[in-house]
This record gives sequence, C-alpha cells and structure tokens, in this order.
Amino acid sequence: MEQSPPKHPNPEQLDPNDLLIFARVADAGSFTAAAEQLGLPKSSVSRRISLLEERLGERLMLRTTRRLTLTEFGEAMLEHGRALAEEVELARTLAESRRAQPSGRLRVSMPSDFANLLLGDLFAAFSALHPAVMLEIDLSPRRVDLLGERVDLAIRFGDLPDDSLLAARRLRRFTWGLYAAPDYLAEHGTPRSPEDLKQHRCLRLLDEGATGHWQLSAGEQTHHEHSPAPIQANSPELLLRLARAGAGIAALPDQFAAPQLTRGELRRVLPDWSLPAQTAWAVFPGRRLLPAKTRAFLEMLQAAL
Amino acid sequence: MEQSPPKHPNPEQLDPNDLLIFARVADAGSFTAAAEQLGLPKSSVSRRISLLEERLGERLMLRTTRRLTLTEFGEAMLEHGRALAEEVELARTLAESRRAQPSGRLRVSMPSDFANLLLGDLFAAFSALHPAVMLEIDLSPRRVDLLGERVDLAIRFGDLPDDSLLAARRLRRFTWGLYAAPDYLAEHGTPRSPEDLKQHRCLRLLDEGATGHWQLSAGEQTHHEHSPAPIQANSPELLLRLARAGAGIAALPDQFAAPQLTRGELRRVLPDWSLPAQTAWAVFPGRRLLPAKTRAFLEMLQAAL
DNA sequence: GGTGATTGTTCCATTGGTCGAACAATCTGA
DNA sequence: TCAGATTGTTCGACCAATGGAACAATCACC
Repeated sequence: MEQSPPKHPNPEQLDPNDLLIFARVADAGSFTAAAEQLGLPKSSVSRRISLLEERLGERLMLRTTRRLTLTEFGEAMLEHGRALAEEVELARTLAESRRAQPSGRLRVSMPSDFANLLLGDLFAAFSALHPAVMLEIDLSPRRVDLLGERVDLAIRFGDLPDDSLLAARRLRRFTWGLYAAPDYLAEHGTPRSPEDLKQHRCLRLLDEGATGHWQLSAGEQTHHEHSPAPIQANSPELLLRLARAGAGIAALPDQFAAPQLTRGELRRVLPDWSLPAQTAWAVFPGRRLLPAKTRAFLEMLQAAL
Repeated sequence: MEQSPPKHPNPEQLDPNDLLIFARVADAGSFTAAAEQLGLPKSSVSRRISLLEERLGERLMLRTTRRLTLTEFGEAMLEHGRALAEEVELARTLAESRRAQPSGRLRVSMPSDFANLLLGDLFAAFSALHPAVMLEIDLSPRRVDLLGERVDLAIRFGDLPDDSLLAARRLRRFTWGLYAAPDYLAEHGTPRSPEDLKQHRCLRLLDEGATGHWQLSAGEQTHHEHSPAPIQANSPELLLRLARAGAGIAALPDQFAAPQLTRGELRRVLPDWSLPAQTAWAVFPGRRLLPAKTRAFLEMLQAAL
C-alpha cells in the first residue's frame, strides 16, 4: 500500500507533548523560562521544538538569542497547543478529584439476608459520608458476573472460585449455631445431645453447596444429623423468622441471631455444638488500583463487622 | 517547598500520548488491534496503559484476555482522550494543509520602483494562483526589520549585511546603462565618448550607498564622471520618467528601460559603456523550513526575472 | 471435552532520547 | 567601548523506554 516514502521530511506522527512544550515556550516567551517551568533542561526544550518544526514542515518561531517572535504559523499552532494543555489539565483534575474524594456510581451485590440483618445502617451512613457516590445495591441471590455487570464489590460466603481477575478480602468469620424459640422448646423439650435432634423439627438451609445435613462438632466430637427437615428455605432470614415463630430448630449464623438472643426471642440449642464456620469475603474486580469509592466502602464494611 | 514526596504513587505529569493510546484501545476494543493501528508493539501498549493507570491512581479498564470492559472512570477519561485526539488531529491537519497549499498572510517588502516596473502582473497572478494567501505589499524605501515587523520576504540590492538569522537567494543581476529621449538627443547631440557627458544634463540616482558619480566601464577601460547633476532623485522610476520627458541622460537598469527602448521613447547612450552591475536578492528570515507561501512566491519571483 | 488460535502480560537486550556542560551570539551596564 | 550576564544551540556519555519473543490465560470450534 505504501509504495513510496513521503517526499517531504515527514508528517509522521507528531507528539502532543511537543505541542505542550511549544505552548509553554510561547507563553513564557523564552526557552529557558519554559524549561524551568517544565522541569526540563533547556537543551531538551530546544531539541523538541526543532524536531516539532521538522515534523510540521514549517517554523513556529524565529529565535534570536534575545527575543522570540512567533511565526504566523506559530500563532495558529499555539491555539491548538493551548487547547491541548487545557484538555490534559482537565483529565489530570478528574483523576485527582477522584483520588481525593470518592465519586461516581458504586454497585454492590450481596445476599439480601446479609444486607438486611447486618448492614441496615451502613448504607445510609456511607451515603451520607460520601454524597458524590451514587450507591446501587443489588440483592439478587445469584452470583453476578462482576466484570460483565460492572459490579464494583460483592459479598460472598465460603468457597471462592479463585478467579485471577478478582481480588478478595476476608471480612469476618461467621460461626453457626442452632436456635429455637423458648415457646417451641417448652412444648417439644430442649435437646441435650445431637441424637435428640431426631425428635425435633429441623429448619434447614437450602443452598447451592448445601450438603443436605447438619455437620455438628464440639471439640473433637462430630455428629452428622441427616434427619429429614419439614421446612427448607434458601434464606437464613426466613429460617430465623420461622424459628422465632416456633416452627422448629434452625441453624443460623450467631451474628444473625444475636439480636433475638438478647431480646429472649430465641435460645441457643446445644450450645456446645456448632456447625462449620464460614468466611465472608468481599470480592472485587482488579487486584490493584482500586477506585476510591470501592476502597472507602470496603473500609467501612470491615469496620462494621 | 516540596517537603514530602507524594504519598500515593504519583500524580506526576501524565503523558498525553498515553491518553491517546488509551482512547485508541478503548475505541478499538482490543490491545492488539489498537497496537496495529498505532504501529506499536502490543507490549508497549500494555505497558503504557498500565503506567497511565498508575499515574492516574485508578484502573481505566478491566481486562480479561478476551474482553475489555471500561471502568466508570475509564468512560469519563475516554471523553478527554477523544477530545485530545481530535485536537491533535486538528493541529496535524493545519500543518498538512499549510504544506500542501500556501495560506495565511504573506508580507513582502521591496523598493517601489522594482514593484511598479517589473512585477506589475506578478502580484495579481500570485494572488489568483493562491487564493488562500492574503498578500501584503510594503513599498517603503527603508530597509525594514524582517523579524521585527513579521515580513516574510524582502527584495534588496547590492551588498547584504550577512545576518546569520536571514537567508538570501540571488534573484538576478541588473546591468545599468545610460538612457535619454530621442528629442533630448536631437536637441543636445548624442555623446560619443564619456568625456562628452560633461556637456549634458545628468540625472543621478540619490541612494543610500550613492557614490555621487558615475563609474562607467567598457571592457578594460574605466571612466569616472563627476560632473554635477542638475536633478537628483532616489527613485529610478522618477529618473526614467524624467529622461523620457527629455530632461537629460539617466543611468537606469537595462531591464527598467527595456519597454521604453522598444517603443522608441528612450535610446541607449554610449552603448559600449555601462555602470557596475547590481545583484537583486530575495531576503527572508530563517534558513530552513520556509513557509509554503514564501516558497511559492519566491519561485514565481525567480521565474519572472 | 480437548485442542488450536488468540488474547494481554512479562521479560530482557538494545537503542533512542535525555541530561549536563561547553559553545556562540547577543544584550546590558558601567 | 568593553566586559559580564544571559540567551538558544550543539555535543557526547549515559540511562530509561522500547520492541520482539516467550508466557499464561481464555475462548471457539470441532
């Protein structure tokens, strides 16, 4: 396609940097002054301008050692140089303001139980602290595609498919215990050992990786409770409500049940026994250079848990 | 003043080139495609983008090996990148159009006689050929300061003060002869030798470097004619008119008198004798990278003489 | 499900641009 | 008129940015 090299020196590709340097020289009125402002040796400035003129094919300024006079061409080019400098400055400002104060849209995704039971106030607090951030909360239970749906941060439990493109930070470890309402226990009796659970109505979590049974452990001892459950649901929150209503014994994260425990609406059953702990992770795309908004939210999240 | 190095990586100075590369990548939707369009190895593109993100302090795009997704920040920055690319393109176009077709303001300075007697049509022809050029003609007799007054081209005679900032090109050699009207010669007689000039009315040029006499030469012979002149003027054109009106014998450039010679309004006096030839120079600021407009005018000038 | 093609990233030898000093030209002040 | 100060340019040693190949990861197609 390119059968002949250009006859004249070269239109080539002109370096926007050179235009910026030229604008600085023209505005400063001197190579030396411009070099100081730019933090460059004057030799570089001189070479750059000469090269730029070569590229453009016409002189930009006539230089005596004492005075600079812009060519008519130089005047026209100066306008572009200045516009360019302004545009770069705008970009720089954008980056800086972002770094200083979180801003933009922040999409977070997490299980609805998690949000409802633990982060009630956090969203409001975050929004008040960072008014420039538009907060979008997605409580859909499915594991959203972080990259595809532009989600900035998601909270996930248990196993992490170690995606090389995702980074994760551990939020906290959730311990699980068995809970029931005092009325239920008064009616059906309080279990003394795991074997007693067979006599009870078990409310079981229906989850993706659900094993279909309870794996209880106390110290070295382990017990697998396989008795069929009359009610199964995929929402810890619903199980919590059912247990509180006296529907049976539910396995719940201790943190979820804490308020009801305090108010006496629930009691810990078989307090020496617990289910395998799960770790809650904050997952976000990109290992480094996290946006300020994400960083801020993450910090608040860790402080809250 | 700068007591502490910036805590975060570095706002430093961001390279506009990187923004251009980023815009190209974002628009192309792939590093490889962008690299091809830019004529760069993809490794450079990758490194450049990474560095830019480092500088900006936030990621611009999330890259799986198969798909690129712009960050919200990236979207915002892309606008600036595009604006920048457009501005650079504008500058490039300006330079190219200038190189292709002369344009802008062209100031030329020359003696009025020269313009009136020799370049009558040239100005009109040039203007017609290059409509984008605004022609400014300065006929002031003084030697204008080319750089100070933004004059693109001047025509000067004889000695050139070799200014290192000015370049000159020889236009043509002007030979001088003595001329008088037939009527005058009929009345006062035709000189046969230089000595006869003493009996005649000599019309002498009043110039800066004027010697106050005529230095005539024919082959090896030389004659200095010091006889006082009844009329002196600093305009060859006026001397020409005076000679034509029968006021006396004038020394004129042969080229100036050619039309009147043809029409029989003037006759060459002492045709074997002539005055020292002068060279006409075109002088212009800047040795290299002449504007296209100047180059075009210069070529037309040389063709006309 | 496996294999080949294609993506973006990393590595390191090489080169092109940079830095600082010396230089020539010019203006300023005594 | 002359010397000192300041301008932009030139020159050479050096360093950093570049370019090509190898790499790991992913998708598409059979």
